[in-house]
Amino acid sequence: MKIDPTNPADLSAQIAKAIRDAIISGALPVDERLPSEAELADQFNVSRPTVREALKRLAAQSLIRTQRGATGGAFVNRLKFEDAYGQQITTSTLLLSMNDVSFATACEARYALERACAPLSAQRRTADHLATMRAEAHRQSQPGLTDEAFCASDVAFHRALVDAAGNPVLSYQLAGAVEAMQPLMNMITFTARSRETIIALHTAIADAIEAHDGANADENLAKLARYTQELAQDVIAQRQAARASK
Amino acid sequence: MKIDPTNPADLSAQIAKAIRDAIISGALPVDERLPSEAELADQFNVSRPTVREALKRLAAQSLIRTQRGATGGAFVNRLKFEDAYGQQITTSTLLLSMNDVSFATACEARYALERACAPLSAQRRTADHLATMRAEAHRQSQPGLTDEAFCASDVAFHRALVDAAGNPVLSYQLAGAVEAMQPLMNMITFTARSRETIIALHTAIADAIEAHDGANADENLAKLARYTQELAQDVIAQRQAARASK
DNA sequence: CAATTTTCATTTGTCAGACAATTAAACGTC
DNA sequence: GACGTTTAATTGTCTGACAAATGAAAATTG
Repeated sequence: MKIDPTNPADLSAQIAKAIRDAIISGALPVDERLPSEAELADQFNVSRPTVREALKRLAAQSLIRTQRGATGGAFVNRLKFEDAYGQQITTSTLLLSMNDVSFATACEARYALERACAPLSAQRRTADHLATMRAEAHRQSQPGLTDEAFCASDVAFHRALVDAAGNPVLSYQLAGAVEAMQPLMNMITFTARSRETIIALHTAIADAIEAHDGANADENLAKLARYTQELAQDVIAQRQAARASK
Repeated sequence: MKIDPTNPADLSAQIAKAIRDAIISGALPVDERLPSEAELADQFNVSRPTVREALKRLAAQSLIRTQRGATGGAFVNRLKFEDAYGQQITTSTLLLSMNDVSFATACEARYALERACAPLSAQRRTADHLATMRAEAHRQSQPGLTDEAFCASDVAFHRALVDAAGNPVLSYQLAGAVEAMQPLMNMITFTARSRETIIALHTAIADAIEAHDGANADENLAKLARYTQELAQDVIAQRQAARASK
């Protein structure tokens, strides 16, 4: 692990990169203790605050964890799927909001990925996953449910569908897509009319998954995708009309 | 933006969270300049090093950029897809290597996601994307190509396939899955025999994409997925046999 | 007056040294 | 041997300082 001492700027970034590379390459295995901040400062020939800034960068990516005390220090962290979810959701949310990604594009991506899971989910679903999907579909039909609660339930339904595929890598990838889209989805579920149709499709999907019928599940997901897109178009058209009349 | 002063530990994490939430909520728009480090230190009632550690955490996630000088400071960064790629690849790579994700699981996820793109790619592919796919398929058939170069070309081929869908959200999601799997894929492409079959399937996929035939592309992707899984199983079996004979 | 150079104030990047808080191990004491 | 005490190591934070970069204002020059 070496840094370029000729460039006295961004030292903490260079140090962070050196340690990150060592972790990715496997030179620093999981739960390995890094040298203390003072030792790192000596090794890299920088001050302790600079080392600390580098370590904080790595901590922000959940690559290390720190512990105080006599046997404390910085340890290479086993990156868990749950840790990665949060970052994935944050990043996806900001990507969508900062890059003028259209609802159509985001929606298309989401349903394309979700349909990729459908055959696997139909094949491998457990009673547990199915029960979750049923429970969420039932909750969605409760009158008086707020839009936020409906959307949260919608996310839970689709996550159960994805988790039923029994592939953590797929679950991780889709978590970002589904959760990041929730704010965008909020705007199209505010009428009782659209809720009815969505719930009907959710029920049809759950039926297909229960029957291990991947093709049927895929078909109903496609219908849901189409219906969602249409609703969004209507909402956008209405808003433009309202703006024009002002 | 408030922090909890009663807990004098993890101050930098609290400050980072406060600023991150403000960015995600939109309270701090893109290109907005944050207060100077000294001002932030005053506002949060902490020292400048603590503020700096918080800012470095945000910089590690590409949420802010910093600039020195009179009109410098920390600015809310527009998160670009290309910035997010790197983090996505790092995270995915570590998730796979640190969680004993089997080759089968990773491979299944990758091809499931890629097949989700196939219909869109067949429909929307430009001459450019097709040319890239053809060029990479041709490169793969060159004799004397190293394993690393073959795999790099393989990744380039599949990225072109995904990019042809014309959906940046899909491209972003898949970039992580495809690139993170490259180290795992490396081990199964070292025989001329397997290369031939892979190249034949790549060519078939390119043909299908050229003909706007999504179903055909999907079918050949499925074949490629199956063949890859079989190769991996053989390699693993051979290794176990070699270990047993020692 | 216009153009150029110089100066200067602001801000980040880095450093040195210090103290507080935490934690586990070493040490006594009963 | 069990239980409290001390101690050393380590991170978390603070203070104060200086260097480097950078744009704006001031001074200089044609």
